[in-house]
Order: sequence, then C-alpha cells, then structure tokens
Amino acid sequence: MVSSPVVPVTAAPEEPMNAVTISDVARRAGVSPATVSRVMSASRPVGPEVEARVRLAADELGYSGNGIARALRTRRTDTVGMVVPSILNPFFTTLVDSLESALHGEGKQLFLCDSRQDPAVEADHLRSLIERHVDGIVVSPVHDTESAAAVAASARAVPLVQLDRRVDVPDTDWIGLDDAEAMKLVLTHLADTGARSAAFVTSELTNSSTTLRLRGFRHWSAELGIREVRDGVVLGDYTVDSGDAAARRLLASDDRPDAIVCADDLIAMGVLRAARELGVRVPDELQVTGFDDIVFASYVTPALTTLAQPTDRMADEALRLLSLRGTPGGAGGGARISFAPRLVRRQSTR
Amino acid sequence: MVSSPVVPVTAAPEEPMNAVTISDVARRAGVSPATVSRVMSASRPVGPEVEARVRLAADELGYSGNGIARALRTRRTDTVGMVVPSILNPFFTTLVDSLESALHGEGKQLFLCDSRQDPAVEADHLRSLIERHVDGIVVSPVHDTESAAAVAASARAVPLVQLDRRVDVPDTDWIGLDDAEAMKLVLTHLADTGARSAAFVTSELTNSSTTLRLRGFRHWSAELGIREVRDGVVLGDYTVDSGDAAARRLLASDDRPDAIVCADDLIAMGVLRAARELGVRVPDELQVTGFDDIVFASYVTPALTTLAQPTDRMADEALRLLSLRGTPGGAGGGARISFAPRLVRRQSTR
DNA sequence: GAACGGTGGGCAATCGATTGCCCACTGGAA
DNA sequence: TTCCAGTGGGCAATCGATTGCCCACCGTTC
Repeated sequence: MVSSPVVPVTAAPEEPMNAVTISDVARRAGVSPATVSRVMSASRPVGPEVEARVRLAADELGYSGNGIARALRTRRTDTVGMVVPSILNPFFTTLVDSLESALHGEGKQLFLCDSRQDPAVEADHLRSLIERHVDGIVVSPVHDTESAAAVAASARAVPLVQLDRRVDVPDTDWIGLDDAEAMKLVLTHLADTGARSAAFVTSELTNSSTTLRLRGFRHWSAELGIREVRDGVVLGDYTVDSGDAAARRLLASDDRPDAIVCADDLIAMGVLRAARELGVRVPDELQVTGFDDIVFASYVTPALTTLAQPTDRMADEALRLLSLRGTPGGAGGGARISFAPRLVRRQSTR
Repeated sequence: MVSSPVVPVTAAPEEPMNAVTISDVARRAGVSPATVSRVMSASRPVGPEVEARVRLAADELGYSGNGIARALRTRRTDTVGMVVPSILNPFFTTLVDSLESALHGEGKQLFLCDSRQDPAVEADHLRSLIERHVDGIVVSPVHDTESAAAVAASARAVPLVQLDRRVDVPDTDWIGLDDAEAMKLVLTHLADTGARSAAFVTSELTNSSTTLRLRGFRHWSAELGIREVRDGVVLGDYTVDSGDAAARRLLASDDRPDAIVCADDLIAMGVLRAARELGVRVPDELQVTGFDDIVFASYVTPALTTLAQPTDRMADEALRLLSLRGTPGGAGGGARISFAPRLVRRQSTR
C-alpha cells in the first residue's frame, strides 16, 4: 500500500508559526495601528512620508493581515459557499469552475460543499456555511421537498441564490435554464430529422428541472406530432448505468422509439453504450440526445447531440444577485432568471 | 438570452439579518456568556439544570454561533484550502471529491482554488488562503520551478502537503503515486501481451509526475525489451486534442509502435479517437493505455486500460499529515508517501 | 469542627483588526 | 491678530466568542 516508508525527519522550525500583527507593523513604523490599517486598506488618505514608512515596515515583517480579525470587525468574509448535489457530475463540475473563476476575479474565495444527493448532508453544509458567515450561498438543492426547510432557513440568514435546480421557497432568487425551451429545441430538431416516436429517460422526479424537462418533453412532442412510445418515460438516476438499463428496456420493446431523449448527458452516454452493444445503429436506427453538453459529450462515439448551458454567464449572474441582496437597499428576492439553452448538433442525431 | 424578465419584487425582510450572539442566549438563560460557551462546546461540565436552560434559550433564539469570532480566539478555523491546476480535469475532480468527503467527516470545510495552470494565480490563491488562516493547505503545484517559491512560503506559514504533483521544497510532505511502479505495471502488461515497440505521449515536462513517468517508461521499456520507436516520446498537454494530434503523428510514421502509453487518460482518449478515425484497430493493431482511471475511461470504446489511484486513501493520508503538523509536537516535514497504483485492464489492450 | 477537595459559575482579558471621534497643526481669509 | 476649514494622526470602543483565574458552596474526612 505505502511503497516508500514514511521517514519524517523532524527539524525544528525556526519560526513555529509567524504571527505578525498590525501592531507589530505599527511599532516598527512608529505609528499607531489605526494608521497602518488606513494605509493597507486605503480607507482614508495618509501622509506620503508616513505611508512609505508603513509600507516598508509591512514588507520587512512580511505582514499579510489577518482575515479572521478583519471579518469579525467588518462583518464581511469575502467568501461564498456553494452546495451541489455531486461534484463528480461533470455538469456541476463546470458550474463550480465557472463560479470559482468569477469569484477569483473579485478577490473572494469559494467554500465548496458536496451534498452527496443527501438532504441531511446538504442541511449540514448549509448550517456550517451560515456559521462561518459566508457573504452568500449558491445552492443547487438535492430534493424538491426535503431540501426546502434548510434552504429557506439559510435564505433568511444570508443572501442566497438557487442555481440550476430549485425548491419552492418564497422570495428566493433562482438562476437556471429554460427547460421548456430546451425541450422545444430538441424535439423540433428531432421532428425535422424525421423522428415519429420518442421516449424520455430521466431520473426520479424529485427535483425541479427533472420535472420541468419531462413536462416540456410531453408538451412539445404532442405539439410536434411525435408519438410517445408505450412505457416511454423511464425513471432512473443521472448515471451512465441508469441510461444503459433504460435503453435496453426500450430497445427490447416491440414499440421501439425512433429517438431517445435524455435528461442529461450521462444518461445519454449509457443509452449510446447500450445501443452499440445491442448492435443498434445511431443515428440511423435510433437518434439520441443529451442535456448539459458536458465536455465528454463530444468525445463519445457517436458524438452526442445535446443542449449547452451558459454556465459562465449563469455564475456571473448568481454573484450579481448575491451582491444585490448583500447591500442594505438591495432588491428583495423572488427573481427567476432563466437562460436560453443552445442546441449542439453532433452525430447522435441526423 | 434572459427569457424570463427579472422582476425582483422588493419585500421588506422582517429581520434584515438576525445576529443572535452568545450574550443574547446568556441573558435569556440567566447565566453568563462563559457558561453558554461551556455548554455549547462541552469544554467543561455544567450543572444539568443550567445546561437545560441554556439549550432551551439557544433553541428558542436559533443561536448557531459565530465561527469567525471563535476562530479569532481559538486560532483554528476548521478549514482547509486546496489548490489544484484545473478542477475540470476529472482526475483532480476526483481528488477534490475525496478530500471534501474526508473533511466533511471531521466537520471541516474546503476552500477550493483553481490555479488555471498559472503559477501566478496559484501564488495568489496561496496567499489568500494564508490570510484566511486555513488550518492547512493541500496543493498540487502547477509548475516544477515556478511554483516553488510560493509553495515554500506557504509551508512556512501553515501546515502544507503536496498532493500528486510536487515541487522541491525541503521539509515538505508529499503524497502521490509511485510513478515508476506504475510504468512497470503497464509495460509488463504490454510485454506480456506481445508488444515489441512503444511510444509515450505526455505533457510538457514542467511538473514532477510527468518527468517521473517518462523516466519510468524509459527504464522499464528497456528492461523488458520493448523498443522505443523513432520520435517515440511526444510532448503536448493533458488534453484529448493533444493526444489526438500525437497519435496522428505516430501512426503516420513508418516506424509505428505496437503500443502507445499515455501519461493520462485524457491523452489516451485522444489517441483512441485518432486511431478510430484513421481506421487503426485497437487493440489488435495498436494497444493503448491511460493513467488515472478517470470515470470516463470505462465509458469510451474500446474501454481504456489504465492505472487507478487510491484517491480516498490519499486524501485521508493528506489530512493525517496536516493534523500532525498542526500539533505543536507534530512531526516535521519531509515525508514522501507514495501509494501503489492498480492496473485496470480493459479493452484497449489485449 | 476545622480543613480540604471537588463542583459549578462568573469576571474580565484576549484574539487582531476597523473606525467614530477627538485633537493638533497648518495655511489662508477676514 | 483672530478665526476657520482642512488635513493627518491617535485613542479607545467594538466585533463575538473562549478561557485562565477566582470564588462560593457543599459534602467529606479526620
């Protein structure tokens, strides 16, 4: 297991943990801590000669400030918490990346929390973030109903915006995709390419976007004259294996669909795999679509037709809303901002 | 772009931001703040009757404590920072997940930082983490030399362990994979399956594991009688496209290798894609191996033979080392712990 | 009945910054 | 000469917890 033996040779650290404070700097510069503070934060003008002395002293001592003390006094931590159902899902990975990037631009740091699809873990993380006095929380709630209480409580304590998934909490901002529009894009595309029947593979309907996507699928397939095959809606979860299993069931039926529409790319990848192993040619015999446009969607064979989400713009918008709510006169909640998806055509459809 | 218009209906929040403090609880329970503190943290026994009163008061007020104030006093934030080259790389995503999971078990939170392959961004994040007084830092340095200064400076201020990649900083702990052993496993496997020649595709040699893997490749291919083809080492970066390009070059040569060994799974996926598009059959005409066993390695076709890393164990070990260094008498640095990789055989080799 | 140890509670200092307020000084206007 | 505004600096309170120390009280033990 451990191939190199551990040999921690102890060496006495010269400075156990250097803790140079604002007073140290002040003393060395021959001024008061107040002045040092004003120089470092430029919160009030300071004489040029004094300023130079302070900066020199700070450099010499390697002073870097104590964010904890500052946060206590200013009541701002320059910190944002993000809670996602699973960081291993590439869509959320992308969302995390977008948010981290946006935050770094503002000099803030990200507390990343993975709720592991578990409302209890999620509640735990939310409580912890509040206790740490983050300036805001971005959350993609795990469950339609079981997440509601914790989300509502958190929103009362700190600016909060829901991203992607949402629970019904009054006066809470939400940012996500227009799921109905997404389904319209997909089904229109399938109708154009000649699909006459379709199935929909998704996860259990315990969260908002899942429900909306199914509704969109039903609405637009009816609208566009695409018939939903018998037992044409399969519920599982957002994994490759789940998609694989669903596809085997659908393809074994005597009412095979022309197209399988999937609620996310992982499911679609499972469908593609099953089709390949069963010798069903995609897109000739079966068209397949995904959702999210994760980076691997373009690497599978055939490359997956899917819907892209503007995650960077969504992250920016989330931060904008958080800072609005952070200011005293900031707008109240209840905003619902949905972005338009973009259809990315690849080889899994005609 | 925004399909639903933003209509933030302002509603005056009843409690702008409730900030119930320990003194509030103390007052309501008719005790001193000290007693409340002792009840909440169980740091000293308290009479059962008083304890009940305090708990009741805390519940009624919804008291949750102020982590900032506590951190200032105790000098512990229960917070760990992690800095990775790119969260979008699935291997690091897995590492992040493992660490987040381990931290949650200890009631700590994770500051996630993405250095975007840029030593300057990396240094920025490290500085910020120090300023926030994290209890420890886990870093996978971007660059062999350019990351060194910032890593060394950080290690002086706070317990720090390097994970996966490493720079040469004295007295710093490192946890990673035994790269030489990994290459031995791969090449032995290839030798067993009859490969007589091979090429190695990797990224620019600007970080430690990359260098070690190349060295291992050379050592073990020589040892096992596998010939390195002409121009058989191709440098690019850790991306699918880079692997694709490298494979096209190697397959166009008149000295085609029997096997292409890749320094990570993304590169290998690119190689597989190129082979497929060029009509080169894998594994019959060409064997391909990856590195890391990212989750998608099993989803591509043919499924990728690769090397798995025990990321959960690595994360646990990292935290153990951090807490050691955190305690006053804790071991000094300089430990290098390398875990043994596991060969995962799939369809891309015979 | 004196001495003593254990228990349970409070006082107040402390962590390291920020900031409202006060004051000294300067130069210019009246 | 007097007054005033503007500038630059310091004092000390403050943010919300934790914790060393002290003390009152109680029951034991010789």
